[in-house]
Amino acid sequence: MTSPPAFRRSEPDARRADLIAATARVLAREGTGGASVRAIAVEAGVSPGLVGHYFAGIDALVAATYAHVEHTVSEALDAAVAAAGPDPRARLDAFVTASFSPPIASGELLATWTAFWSLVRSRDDIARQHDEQYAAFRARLESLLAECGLPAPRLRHAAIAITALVDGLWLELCLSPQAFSADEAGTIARSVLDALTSSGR
Amino acid sequence: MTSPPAFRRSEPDARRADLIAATARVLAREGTGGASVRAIAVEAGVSPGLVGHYFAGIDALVAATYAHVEHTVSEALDAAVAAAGPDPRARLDAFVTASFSPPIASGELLATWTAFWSLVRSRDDIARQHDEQYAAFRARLESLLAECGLPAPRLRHAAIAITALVDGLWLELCLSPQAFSADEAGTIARSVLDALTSSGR
DNA sequence: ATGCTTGTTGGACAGTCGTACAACAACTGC
DNA sequence: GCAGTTGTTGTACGACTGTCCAACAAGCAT
Repeated sequence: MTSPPAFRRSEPDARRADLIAATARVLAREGTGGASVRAIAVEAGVSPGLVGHYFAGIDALVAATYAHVEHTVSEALDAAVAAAGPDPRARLDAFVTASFSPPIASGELLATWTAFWSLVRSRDDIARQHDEQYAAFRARLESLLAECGLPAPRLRHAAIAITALVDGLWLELCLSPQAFSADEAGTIARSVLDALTSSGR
Repeated sequence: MTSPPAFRRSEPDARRADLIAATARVLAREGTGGASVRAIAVEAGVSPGLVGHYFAGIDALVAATYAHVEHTVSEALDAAVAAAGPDPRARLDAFVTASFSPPIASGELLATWTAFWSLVRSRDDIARQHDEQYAAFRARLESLLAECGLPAPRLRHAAIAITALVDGLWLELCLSPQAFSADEAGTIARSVLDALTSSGR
């Protein structure tokens, strides 16, 4: 008489990914305050103790979740750019437009971001992670702007400006969706893009 | 033999202000996670139970602190605009420049903002507070833009754009101060301002 | 001086938190 | 089939959380 297995073993990477996905779901559903080790373990269908086996602590798990979500966002942006075809300006437009569409612009992602931001000031390693991911984001934007013929000396400031603009619009879109629509956000961003890519100095 | 008073009574408004100031200090020093009722009470030199006497809960205290900090920021911006003199464009420049200078652009304020943002999605009353304060911010910017001669139909989108840009720059300036300087942020914001106020459509 | 109002105290309360760890069992290689 | 490895469990632990409330005392009115 053999009873069914009480649990399944997973490959370390798969289990780690499960825990990260569960954390993202809990953050989306319960918000920053509800993302406890126990809640995440329940969400992942796993014992609470397992979290400590894969991550140094809850902060590390949140940081890993942020990295994963950031990666997902990156891929969505890359896909949008690739789908836009070869025209440089169309690619740039696709990049900013995608930032205001699902799955990127969703209130559910916001909790992951705020949870991560809360850790930046108190933990050096997480501050470094933020710096790297943000620099990568700006670098990708710089190359898109360069394709559009923006002169090299202006690339840095233009990329910082567009990044800030997109972030600010995205944030407000998540915080109060009724203030303006995703379409408006896209229109606004593209008009600033027009102004930056056409005007001199 | 009379012993000195064990505590002083305060006017309700003064005590409330004390608690809010203490909350702001704790948020700045310890971050979002360290802002507990007890930590705030110790910071204010007061018994933990008193917090419940003045605020419905810790969330209400955080919301009140955000409102207060926002008010301080508002006054700093108004002062900068007033000091800029009568020229409309100089006033607009002063507005954005002040956003990247102390006391507004300081990493210490960030924790107050993230703590508040964390509550927006889960609490309707706090979401409403955010909407109102954000709308007020945009309205002030709209009037500054109108003074600069921006045609009325473009006011709304321009104000949203500048608000988002300033917010994005401010946020990144607080999160990783070494990515770019406050001066650069000002330069960037003013150049976008140039582009928006000069170019057509 | 006495009483009254009420701001204030300090601790009790029931939870929840993150972490650590011994025991267990699923899988791998034999 | 058996042993060894290790992913996994469940719980215990101490510290902390927010909220509540009876007792106290500061200051005002009388």
